[in-house]
This record gives sequence, structure tokens and C-alpha cells, in this order.
Amino acid sequence: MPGIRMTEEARPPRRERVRERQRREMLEAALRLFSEKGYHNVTMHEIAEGAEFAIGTLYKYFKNKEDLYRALLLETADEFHAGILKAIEEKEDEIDKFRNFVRTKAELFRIHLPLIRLYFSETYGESFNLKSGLDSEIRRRHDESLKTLASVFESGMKKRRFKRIADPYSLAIALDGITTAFLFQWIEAPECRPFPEDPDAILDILFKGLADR
Amino acid sequence: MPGIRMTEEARPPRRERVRERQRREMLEAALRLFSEKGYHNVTMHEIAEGAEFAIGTLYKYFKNKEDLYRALLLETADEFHAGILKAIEEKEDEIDKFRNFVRTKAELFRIHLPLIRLYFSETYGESFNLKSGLDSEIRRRHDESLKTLASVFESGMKKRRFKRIADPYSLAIALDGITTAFLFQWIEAPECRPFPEDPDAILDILFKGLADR
Amino acid sequence: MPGIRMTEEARPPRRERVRERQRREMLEAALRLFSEKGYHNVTMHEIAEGAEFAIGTLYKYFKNKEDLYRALLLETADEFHAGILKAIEEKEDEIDKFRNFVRTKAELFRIHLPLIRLYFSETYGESFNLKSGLDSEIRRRHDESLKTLASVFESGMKKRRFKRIADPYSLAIALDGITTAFLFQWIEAPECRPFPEDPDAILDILFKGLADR
Amino acid sequence: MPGIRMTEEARPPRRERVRERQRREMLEAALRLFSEKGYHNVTMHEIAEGAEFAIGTLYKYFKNKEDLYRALLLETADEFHAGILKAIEEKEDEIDKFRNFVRTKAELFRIHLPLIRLYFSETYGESFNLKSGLDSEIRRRHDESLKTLASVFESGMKKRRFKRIADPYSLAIALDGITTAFLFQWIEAPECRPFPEDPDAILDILFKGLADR
DNA sequence: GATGAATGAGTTTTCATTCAT
DNA sequence: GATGAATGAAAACTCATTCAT
Repeated sequence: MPGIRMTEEARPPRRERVRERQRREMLEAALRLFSEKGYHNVTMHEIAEGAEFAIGTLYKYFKNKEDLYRALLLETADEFHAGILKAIEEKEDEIDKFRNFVRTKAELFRIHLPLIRLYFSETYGESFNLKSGLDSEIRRRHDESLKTLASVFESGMKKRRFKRIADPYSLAIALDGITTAFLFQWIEAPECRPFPEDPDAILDILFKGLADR
Repeated sequence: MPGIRMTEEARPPRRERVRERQRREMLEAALRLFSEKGYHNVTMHEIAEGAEFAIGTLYKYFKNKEDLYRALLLETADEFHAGILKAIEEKEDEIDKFRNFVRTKAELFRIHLPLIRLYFSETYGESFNLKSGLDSEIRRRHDESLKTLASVFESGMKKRRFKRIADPYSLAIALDGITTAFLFQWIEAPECRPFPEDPDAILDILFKGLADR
Repeated sequence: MPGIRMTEEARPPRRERVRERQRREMLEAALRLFSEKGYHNVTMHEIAEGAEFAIGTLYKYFKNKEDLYRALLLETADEFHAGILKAIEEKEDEIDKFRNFVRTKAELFRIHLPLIRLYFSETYGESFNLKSGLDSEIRRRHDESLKTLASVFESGMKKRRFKRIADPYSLAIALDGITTAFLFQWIEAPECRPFPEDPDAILDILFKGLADR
Repeated sequence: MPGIRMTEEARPPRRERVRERQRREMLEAALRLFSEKGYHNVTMHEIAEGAEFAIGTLYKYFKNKEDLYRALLLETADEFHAGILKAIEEKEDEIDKFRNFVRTKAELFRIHLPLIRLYFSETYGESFNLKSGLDSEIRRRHDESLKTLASVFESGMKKRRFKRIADPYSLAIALDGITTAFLFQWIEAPECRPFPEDPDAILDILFKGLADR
């Protein structure tokens, strides 16, 4: 009877899909609550309730609160960094790569704003294990972006498009730092200034040079 | 009996001094513990013990744990910002002002590193009151520095020393952002790179311009 | 269709046999786990897993954890006591009955050691119901053995083989107590002393008398 | 001022006495509840409530439930064994030593009945640490009693008061085992038979010998 | 004014049991 | 009839805060 077989064969993928959906719902509820109230001020019960599951079900998916938090942060960090790397790589021209980096970083900031806030607020302290474990994972990703940016500076210098005013890695730090500074400015007072979508305004600061010769 | 009078008259100032010293000891113990273990992983008992006072005495000075944390952060933020403003103002020449800003910010970062870590790790979340209350206080100070920096850019532009490649406030954000980025880089891997004391390396990035005409 | 009928008629016995085998597997897994970790430290999930059944199936056989524990203990107690009674009854001579009692009790101790340990460790407490219910059942069996032993003393006394140094039931208690004491000694430090298989050594203590006339 | 001094000097002992009294009250409440319902069926909250303290206070005295249980058992075991040893040692004559041993053991059984029940019911399982740790401590005390008894048998044999029907340690096990068997008999059905205070009835079984020559 | 013992609300986590598939 | 995902009551333990001495 093919009907039965099909059902049986189809089962694992469906189970899998249900599991994945439920997991997402839990992570979403957790993120919502964490960003509202901070990691330590959210109870596992609240998360379960927020995701509309029983507390026991929550613990079936994440073996404890820390594990849930880790999953939340790392999975988003992955998405964030994949986006950054893709943005740099998908353009040919160096300037375009920078433009796309700034624009995409801004967009990813906007999308993941709650989690970015959470990261800057709660990473530290949470017992050394969590901190160093998590931080080093995330830092590794960040450093990878910086190195990718640095290689773009390097390649632009080789082609004589950019002056060698500093070593490429420092320039990567600078570009990343300026971008972050503007984005935080926006985060902290989003009503005061428009979301800085225009990468050229940011890039100009690096490219034009203040010195008036 | 004059003895008694003298004691009584002398009391307020001495009392005051003793109180102040004890308060400091408590805040220092708290900072030490907070930066070791994170705000939520330190108990009021530990702080009291660390400062060598009874728990009740601690509560005589700070009405609760949050109040203690607030005091710790705000008082250090004050000191930090006073230092930044003084650094900018104590020089005449615009470039010297920037140089001094970078050098002093680096020095203050070094001195207050534990607390800066704490700020970036624990500020947020702590229930709305704390977050917004504290953050806005600290942001106000930060914004004051940015405006002071902006006024230096403005004055340099008026004197035609700097090109008007962007509005002064944006340049202030950029300078501050680059500096912070380098300092964080140092914080996160202090062994890899030397402490960036040389302001010129940082300023060059802003001043020289990458574009190769 | 006779095939179906046959199947249906054949079913009960086979069903029964399958059920019985599965039940045994569950009880065996439970005993293994209980003796390793203690009643309260074993979960129904572990038992189900150990017996390689789904948790739901386990509950088809035993209506709850207590019921499973009860079944385990009572069924073994039955086996134990049947063994003891048979050992006494299968010999003719009184002394042989005692010898066989001691030897068999030792053997049953060895075989059922895990469960005996479990009984002495977990019987009590388990809420009044379990305690009194279970204990009284087991005590009833124990008392039956004592009475059987007592009747052997009685018969030996009537035949003038034994002196009437105490009432038969007290002597039964004494014989049982000495045997148990030696067996526990062996349980608790099995490496120190050999397993006391020789009933005569034990019986001598009762029979020879210490008093040196 | 001697008044003040005295108060200050007197303080530690009083504090100490209060602590000790409170500790006792907690242990008593715990014993009461444990023997009513079994270790695992009593919550720390119930113990706290039973002792009329807040849960936090209970945890000031015992760092966790296991610690409380350990303290309860070990402290009573000490008292029990000190009593047994004293009973044997305080008499001169060997037979008197045995009489006093039986009588005192019975008395200590009566006094510590709840705890003895608890010991036989809950020792095992409770995670290996507890079991082996506790058990070995208690076994050590038990073995000391057995050795003391054995030395009395030995000395009686040397003086030709007792026949050498078995090695002294085995006789010690036998005497202890008979006594325990009678006491358990009484424990399990206290209404059926009187509390066996008469040591001679028990000793006769060992001394007179059943064999009818 | 200092002290620190006592408090108890609140948190994480476990696990026996049910019931839709 | 078997399955195992989901449930949620209940337990151990912590720690900010109070207040009698």
C-alpha cells in the first residue's frame, strides 16, 4: 500500500520540520524577552510561556538556560557574519565592496538590533565559561570579517587605487569602527538622525582626508 | 567640658571623611568583584566581605544593589568624561587637541578597563529603570564629548586647517569610533598588539585620505 | 476462514507468553538500574530505555513506578521464600533441615543480592502505603519461614534431640539472626571473608554451647 | 567596666549555645519527618517549617539536604556506639559485659528507633558518594563494637570460662546477630511480644547449647 | 551606629504521567 | 497496540534585604 509507505517515509522530514519550527518559536520568544528585560531578568518559565510551550518542552530543546542563550547568540552571529562576508565578496570593485559592506552591515544591524543590544549587554560576566566560550566564537567571526576587509584594502593598494596611509588591518579596524560608531549613534537615538544608509558619507571620511594641503 | 565640645565640633568633617573613605572601599570591592564575576554573579555579602564591612553597614551606604552599581558606574563615568574634556581643552592647537584626546582616552581606557568591560557587559537589561536611567546619564556625558570634539573640527574648518569633507559632528563620531575600535582591539587581545598610545597613527587615517589622486 | 480462527485461538497463549517475556525484561532492567543507582535515582525513562521499550509501553505493564517496584520486590520475595520453605521441607532429619536452610539461604542471598540490598535500602519511607503494604507482605513470608523453623525445633525437642533451652520460636529467630548476621558480614566485605557456605560452622554456635561446665 | 566586659566575654558562648539549640531543633524536626515519610519524601521546606525556621536559616546550618542527613545519621551513630562500648567496658566480669551489652543495645534501639529504621531504609542508593561515605563510617563503628565483643570472648576463653566452639570474632557476629534479630522482631511487631529486656534469655541461647548429649 | 542572623520570594531544573498519532 | 512528545507540579537551593541586639 503506497499510501502508508508514503506516510511512513514522509514522517522523519515532517517531524524534523515541526521540531525546527518549534525551536525557532522558542528562540524568538527568548530573544523578545531577553531584549525586553535582560538575560538575568527572564525566567525559563517566562520563555516557555512566551513561546506557548510547557516548561518541560523547553528543556527538551535546550538543556539549560545558558545553552538556549548560546544557541540564540551563535546562530545569529553566524547569519550576521555570513551576510557581511557575502556582501564584500559579491562585488568586484574595491570601493563597491566597501559600499556594500557598509550598507549590508547597516541592514543587518537593523534586522538584528535586539540581539546586538543583548550581546553588548550580557556577554560578559555570565561565569567565565560562557563569556570566554561565546566571546571567542563571536570574536573569531568578527576577526574574519576584519581580515577580509583588510585584504580588500591590500588589493586596492596594490592596484594603486588607495594610498598606503596605514597598514590594511588597521584600516579595516578603522572602517569597521566608524561604521559601528554611526550605527550605535543611530541605535541610541534613532529618532534624531536618519538611519545611515548612505555608505558614501561614511566612506568619504576615510577617503577624502581632512588635511588641507 | 571642652573636650566633648571639641569632639562634637570636629565630628562632622571627620565623620564625613571616614564615611567617604568607607564608601570608596565599598565601591572598590564591588568593582573588583563585578569585573571578576559579573554583576549578577556577585552577592551583596561578597561585596560586604570584600570591603571588610558587615552587610548591614553596606546597606547604610547604598540602599540596594542597583543603587551601588549605579553609583559605581556614574562616578567613574564622571571622572572619565572630565578627563576627556580637560584633555581637549587644555591644548590650544586643534591637532594637539585631537592628539591629546586620543592619548588621554587610551589612558583612561587603560585605567578604567574593568569598569568599561562591566559597562559594556551589564548595563543593559537590568530592568528598564536601570538601563534607561543609567544609559541616558552616560550617553549625555558621551554626547557632550562628541560636541566638544565637533566644535574643534568646526574651528579647524573655519581656520581652513581642515577640509569640510563632512559635518563636524559626523567627524567627531568618526574620530571617536576609530579610537574606540582600536582600543577594543587592544582590550580583546592585549598580547597581540601594543597598547595604541601613538595618536598620530590613528589621526593619520582621518587626515591623510585614502583616495589616490 | 480457518486461518484467522486459528490465529485468534492461538493468540491468547502466545500473547500471554510474549507479554510475560516483556514484563520480565522490564523488571530485569528495573532491578539492574535500581541496584546500581537506588530507586529514587532511576527514572521511568531509563527503565524503559534499559528494557528497550517505549515509555508508554512500560506504563501498559505497570500502572506507575511504585507498582513496578512492588512487583519487583514481591515476586522476588516469593521466589526467595519458596526456596527457603522447600529447603527445610525437602530433608527428613532435623539437623539436615537446618543445614539445608543455612546453605540455601546463603545461596538465595547470593543470587538475589542486588534485590536484598535494594530492600534494605529503599523499602521504608516511600509513603505509608508502600511501606506498610510491602513490608507486611514480606514480613508475612518471613514469619512463615520462622514458624516453619520453629516447628523443626519443636519436633527435635519432642524427639529429645535438642534441649529445651528456649522456646522454639525464639530459637528460630536466633538461627535466622545468626545466619543473616554472617551473610551481611559477607555482603559488606566480601573480599575479607569467604562466602559462608558451611552451615556447620554456623550451627555449631547454636548447638555446642559456650558454657564450660 | 566589668559589666560590659562580662557581656562581651559571655557573648560567644551564648551565641554558641543558641546555635547548638537551633541545630538540634532542626535535626529533630528532620528526624521526625524522615521517619514519618522517608528521606526522599520530605522537602527542605517541610523540615524548615517543622523546625519553625525559614528555609534560608536551615541552609545556614546545613549546606544541603544530604549534609543534613549525614549529620543526623553520623551524630546518632556516634552516640549509639559510644553507648555500646561503654556498656561493655564498664563491667568487669565477661558475662556481665555481655548482659550489659544486650541490655544497653536494646535500650539504645528503643531510644534511637526512628533513626535505626531510617538507616535501614534509606542508606543505600542515594548516589554512591553518600552511600559509601556514610556506610563506611557507620560500618567502621560497628566493626569496632564487634572487635570489642570478640576480645571479651577471647578473654573468657583464656580464663577457661567459655569453650572454644568458634573463633571469637564469629561469636561476636553471632551474639550481635541474635540480639539484632530479637530487636527487629520487637520493632516490627512491638505489640506482639514484650521488649526483650532480659539479656539472659538471649545469652542462654548461646551459652547453653542445643545439643542433647 | 554597626552588626549579622534570619527571612522567604523566586529560580532553575527534573521526571512521573498522559494521550494524540 | 505501541509510541514518545508534551506536560506541569514540585523540589532544591540562592540571595537581596530587614531588624533586633
